[in-house]
Amino acid sequence: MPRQGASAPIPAVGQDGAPRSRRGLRTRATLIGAARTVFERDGYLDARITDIAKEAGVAAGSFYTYFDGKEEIFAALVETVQEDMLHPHVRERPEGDGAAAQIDAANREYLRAYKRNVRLMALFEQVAQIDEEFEVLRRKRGHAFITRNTNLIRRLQEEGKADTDIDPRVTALALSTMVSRMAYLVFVLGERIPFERLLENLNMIWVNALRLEEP
Amino acid sequence: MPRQGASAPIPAVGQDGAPRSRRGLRTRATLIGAARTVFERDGYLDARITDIAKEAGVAAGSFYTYFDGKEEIFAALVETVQEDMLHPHVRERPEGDGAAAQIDAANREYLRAYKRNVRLMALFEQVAQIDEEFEVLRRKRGHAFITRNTNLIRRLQEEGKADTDIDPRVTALALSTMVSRMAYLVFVLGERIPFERLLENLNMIWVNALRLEEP
Amino acid sequence: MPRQGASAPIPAVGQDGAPRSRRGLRTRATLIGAARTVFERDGYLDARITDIAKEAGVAAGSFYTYFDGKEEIFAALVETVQEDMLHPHVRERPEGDGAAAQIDAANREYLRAYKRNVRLMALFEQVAQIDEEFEVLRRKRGHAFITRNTNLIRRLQEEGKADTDIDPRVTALALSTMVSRMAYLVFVLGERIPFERLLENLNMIWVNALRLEEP
Amino acid sequence: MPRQGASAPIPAVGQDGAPRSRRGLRTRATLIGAARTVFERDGYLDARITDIAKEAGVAAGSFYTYFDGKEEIFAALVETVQEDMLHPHVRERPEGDGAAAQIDAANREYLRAYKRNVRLMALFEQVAQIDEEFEVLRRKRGHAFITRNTNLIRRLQEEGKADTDIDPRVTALALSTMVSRMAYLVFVLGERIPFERLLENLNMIWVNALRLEEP
DNA sequence: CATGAATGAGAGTTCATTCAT
DNA sequence: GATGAATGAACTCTCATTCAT
Repeated sequence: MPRQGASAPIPAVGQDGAPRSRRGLRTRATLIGAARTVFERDGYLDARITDIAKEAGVAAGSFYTYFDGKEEIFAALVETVQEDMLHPHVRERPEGDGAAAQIDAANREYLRAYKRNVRLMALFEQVAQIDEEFEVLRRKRGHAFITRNTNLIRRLQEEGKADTDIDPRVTALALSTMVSRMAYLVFVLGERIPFERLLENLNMIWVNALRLEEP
Repeated sequence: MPRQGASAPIPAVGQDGAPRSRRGLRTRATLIGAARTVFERDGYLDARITDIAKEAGVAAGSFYTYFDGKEEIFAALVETVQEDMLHPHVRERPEGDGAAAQIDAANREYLRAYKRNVRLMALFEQVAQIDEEFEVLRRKRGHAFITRNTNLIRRLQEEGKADTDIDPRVTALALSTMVSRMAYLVFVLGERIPFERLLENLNMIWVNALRLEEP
Repeated sequence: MPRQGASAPIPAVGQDGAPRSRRGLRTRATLIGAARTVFERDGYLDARITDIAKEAGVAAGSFYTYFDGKEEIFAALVETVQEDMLHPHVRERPEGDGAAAQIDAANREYLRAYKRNVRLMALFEQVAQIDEEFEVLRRKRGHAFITRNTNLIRRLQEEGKADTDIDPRVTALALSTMVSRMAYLVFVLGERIPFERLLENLNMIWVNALRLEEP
Repeated sequence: MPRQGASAPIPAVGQDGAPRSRRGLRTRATLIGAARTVFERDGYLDARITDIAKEAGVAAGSFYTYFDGKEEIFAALVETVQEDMLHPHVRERPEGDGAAAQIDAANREYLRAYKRNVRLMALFEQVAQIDEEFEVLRRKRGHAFITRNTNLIRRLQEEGKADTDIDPRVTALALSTMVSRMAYLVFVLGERIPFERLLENLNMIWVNALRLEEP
């Protein structure tokens, strides 16, 4: 579903709505796939529209039938992958389990998802740094995660399991930021820490930071 | 033999070493200053050599008397600022004080220094993301900091003040990363957390994470 | 992996192969024609890409749709002219005629072709001197000619018409070189020798050098 | 002895006359030596004034105290080497010997001198091709040689030793050109012909071309 | 819808030459 | 005379974007 009611003054054809024909739909999808390949390979900055078109096997001009430029196709790419990245597969959150188990589950899923999509995550980090618009997007996405964690802390405090001296929002932000940045360090930049060791340490920091009562 | 293939890349004047005259020294410094202004104003990507030269009040060509391009002058800029950033002014670290006080001092200094140089720090983050060479540089600089913190944790463990179950290196890395990234979030991206609140929360996470014995 | 080092040199469109459309074909040809005009007028060194494009009536950038630079378009120019220069119109070589007649025919054709394309030949000489790549090319082309002459001499020796003390290869090379260089002296540098006198003298040197039996 | 009464409108200081001081004389000579090194190494086109100055160990600006530019210093360089190149060491020409011996002596000396100064000769060829002024110079120098050979042929004809059907001037020019160009092919371009074989063949062509009576 | 040639503004660089010190 | 920093005119080349076919 393309974005609607965007702010662009005179939306290009491709922005206007979905392509009408089946062929158009296919071309658009092909372009997004090609964009992912090229972006992951060359980085956002070095990726040329020309190359994306070439990778997709269409003429350079055809690109503009569907997108207005690099930003637009990148946004479209983000959209197609968001599902997997935004909602990590934490469906079966062990509600009944202890707090530590919940934290482990959340961190484990986050790290796994990150690792599964390293190239993409690296790309997102890069683009967020380069294009303000995507920085905003990234933070919005992140805040869903933060809010969830803030609420988790609040609940634990209410249940008397976590230290009530703690500021739930700031702490949730700091600890989440820590996890996310460590994922970047390890999976993208190659800091040599084995997955399980990393996870254990992050979990322990969370548990200790919240001063969870040991059972 | 008539002519040779392209002759060996002849190192530009600016590569060889420092300028020979006082005037040259001054111009070089002026250029670095101008570069800082332009970089901070336009960002690394949009900064044009031309603008740096103009800002410095020299001819475009003069830039190349001292630097080979954007990367080079940026590297030079980093070097001139390193002093302030690399050695935070924590010389008078209260050795005798408790661990919590030491942590507070370190974090406070880090955050202060970061805040003092926000624009520059934002710039560094950006360039590290764009140019691999600077990512490497950044990590090298960072590791000095990490090592110091790793040793701090080890010492506290030996003194029986910190939990010995903790992995000093990974924990130091995670906690330091957290502080540094929070500084970025708050000072660069504008996440609204007052300085003291931020500091307190980070300190508390450190203290708790290490399970420091409360006196 | 975030970004990669400078991506592999992506072959320019013009390198890949011929233009895909008829229009492109025409433009490419126009550019080569313009290049010839400009090269012949300004010499290889002073010819600017800009001028070639202007002469062709296309935008400067369009040049790069077809060629990577001066060298490339010059190579293309050489190719289009080779036909005329490489195979002098001596098809109807009088096989049955005497050796002297054959030599005369060959030299006459060579000199004629040279004269017909003086400007171009001058250009080739110049470029061969400037760009090693073309020197190699020139020699390759020349060797076809030399080989033919070497074989001619061998045949004459076998038929008992030419002195067998003669080294066919070196002699063919020396005499061919002489003809070619004299053409340069006379037609390009303007050494004042009438065509027929030049031809007669060169012929006589060939005939004498091979000690051809006079019938 | 610098050139006098040249046509330059406002001769630079260095062109005006010889440097006054001993130091100036030395610097000038050093520059010419450096120019030779750089020209031979990089070719005329790629040689930069800057590099010549650097090679000479003087400041870039000092170059202009003595020369007006590349052409000027090249001219000066030519002048300093002319002696060796212009008058090959054919002093002891065997006057009494037979014509064949004289030809051998002349060719041998020419080839030897050429080989001794390959780099320089290659340079001269290149510059003659690039700069019209030097082409003129080269031809002037060459004509001395041609004239001598023309006279040699005339003498032999008068003595009844050489064929009188031959045009002395054109033949002398053609044969001399042949020798000179073969030297270029073999010594500069690396055509693989051993010195003695080359010489013998050239001699034989001369002898046959003139139809010298065998003794 | 697709094609791909054409456009053209603009950045980076080089280096011969000048000139204040 | 010597120095070497400063100058600035040229030129090359790139690539997003348009548009006629």
